[in-house]
Amino acid sequence: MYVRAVLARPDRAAGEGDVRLDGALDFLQALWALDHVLQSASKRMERELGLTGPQRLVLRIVAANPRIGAGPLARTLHLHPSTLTGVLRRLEEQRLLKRLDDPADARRALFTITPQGARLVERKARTVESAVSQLLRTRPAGQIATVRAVLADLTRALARYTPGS
Amino acid sequence: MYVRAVLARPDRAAGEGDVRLDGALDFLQALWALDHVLQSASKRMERELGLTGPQRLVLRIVAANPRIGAGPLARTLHLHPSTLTGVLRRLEEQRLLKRLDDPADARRALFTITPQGARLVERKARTVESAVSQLLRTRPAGQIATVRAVLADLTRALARYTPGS
DNA sequence: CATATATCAGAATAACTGAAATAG
DNA sequence: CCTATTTCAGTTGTTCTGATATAT
Repeated sequence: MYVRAVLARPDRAAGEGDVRLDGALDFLQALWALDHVLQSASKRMERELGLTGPQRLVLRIVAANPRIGAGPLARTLHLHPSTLTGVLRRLEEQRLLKRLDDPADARRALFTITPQGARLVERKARTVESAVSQLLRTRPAGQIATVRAVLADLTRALARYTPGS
Repeated sequence: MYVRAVLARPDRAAGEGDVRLDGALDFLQALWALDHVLQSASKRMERELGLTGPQRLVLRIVAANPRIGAGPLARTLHLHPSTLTGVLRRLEEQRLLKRLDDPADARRALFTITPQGARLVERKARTVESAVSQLLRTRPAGQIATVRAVLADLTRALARYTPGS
């Protein structure tokens, strides 16, 4: 790939102990590229389905966990509670989620999916999900497991540098 | 992981041909989690180094390719030219990049890194890059290559659904 | 005149920080 | 009174679309 060639050109003399740097940079570029297409696909999905990737994921989790609270949801997604507020507000405005009161603790907000939300989440054509699903079928399970594990490691490693954790 | 357990609960009856859906969803959640920590780490880096992840990557590419044009840069990163405009403006405002005129074609804008930019890009402590670099060292090269390949496949697959391509 | 290059205008989500409101 | 939960206010970067200047 072009990017690989670009990044492989040394921008300074090779020093001691940084031989693998080019590999790391190449990997890094691949990560940002994936990040970028994820966000672009999310934006496209928003235009076509009226729902971004993160919003869709929240919807799925709520669908699978009726009456889940905002707190547990934030922790599940490793989001700052104030970030989730906006996401939930947008989903509520679109009548995809419904907010309930927790009878046991009035501070808490509970959420369930609406019929419209459920309908939307059932649609799988041309979603990020469908692309992932297709790809997974082209690779042996062992490889997928490896990728999954490395991704998780990387996420954990970066999470240590991150505010939310 | 908690998320895995959450997503594994079927939210509808298992139908024909979608047995692997839970796996795809789990994988998808891992992808979004990685996306999220990448952005969070990018935001933290912005506070600490005054530079986001994409900005840093642009800086590195310019460092390795003096007098690169905005167009080739955009194509390398698969960004819309108008997206890059903002990134370049911010880097220029911080005096990390310098804009040059192309003597051969006055429409083109060429960029080189400044000494300050070069200095900043040399700093590797607590960057996303350093985390990746460290992780790569803990895994056999074969695994890394597999991950790299799957990531590239996935990026390509999603790019087909994306505006910029 | 048509094409290529790049910027500008406008709009949206996501993400944070820090503060505030409410309830336990 | 202190803590927990959630929202609100304010800010920023990234990203797109569509339009616009400018040069080839």
